[in-house]
Amino acid sequence: MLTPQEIFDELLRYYGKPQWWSDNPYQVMVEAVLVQRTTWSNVEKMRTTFGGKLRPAYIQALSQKQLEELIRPCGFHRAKARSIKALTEWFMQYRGDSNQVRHISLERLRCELLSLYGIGAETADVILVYCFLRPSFIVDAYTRTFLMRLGYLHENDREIKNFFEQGLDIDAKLYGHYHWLILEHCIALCRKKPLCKECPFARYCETVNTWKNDGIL
DNA sequence: AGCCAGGGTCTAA
DNA sequence: TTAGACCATGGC
Repeated sequence: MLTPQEIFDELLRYYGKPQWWSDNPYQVMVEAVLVQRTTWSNVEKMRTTFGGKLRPAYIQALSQKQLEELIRPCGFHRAKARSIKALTEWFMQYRGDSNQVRHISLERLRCELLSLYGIGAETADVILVYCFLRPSFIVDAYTRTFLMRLGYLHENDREIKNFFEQGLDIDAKLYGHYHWLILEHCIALCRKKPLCKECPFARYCETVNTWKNDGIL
């Protein structure tokens, strides 16, 4: 079995330097909500919808209904509008200044995010990593699929999170890049052609193939 | 046509 | 505490 660091090195060797979500923390916060259970292409439409206006003050000036209509193409618009509103109010407690937020401890920051409507573990970790450079490994559907294909068995997301955090340097940049590489890999190969010969993990998928034939997956 | 997409909340047992 | 219904829209 490969260690988390070895897996990362393979991904990095194969895909090259990963992208970063965005350097605009508030944009990441909003997009992290919009992308919930939705395709990225729907979220991208919002970049033209909002243009360069996506700032806390602009969102605060919109009514809930107005915001709902703007984000409708992303689905679950009522819940997401409420969530974006809550997130914006929270961020403005720190004057919309990510430098102020960085003074809060990781544990407390994560709790504050989780207390907001519509912010669960994954979205909280995305915000921690990409907005505030805090090392909290992101576990999403791709991460679960990816590990399963490699033959790792975990009971729940907490175990997966521990698996990565205990096998890597405590480094938010690393976590963010890792998450992005898994995403890139799953979109390119992991879901469609897990056993294709170019896949850097092809030989580790043989076990999974057996399970598939046995109807376990 | 019908299924799925990078989740989260609420409720019932 | 956990499983399952529910939330909404777009793309294939």
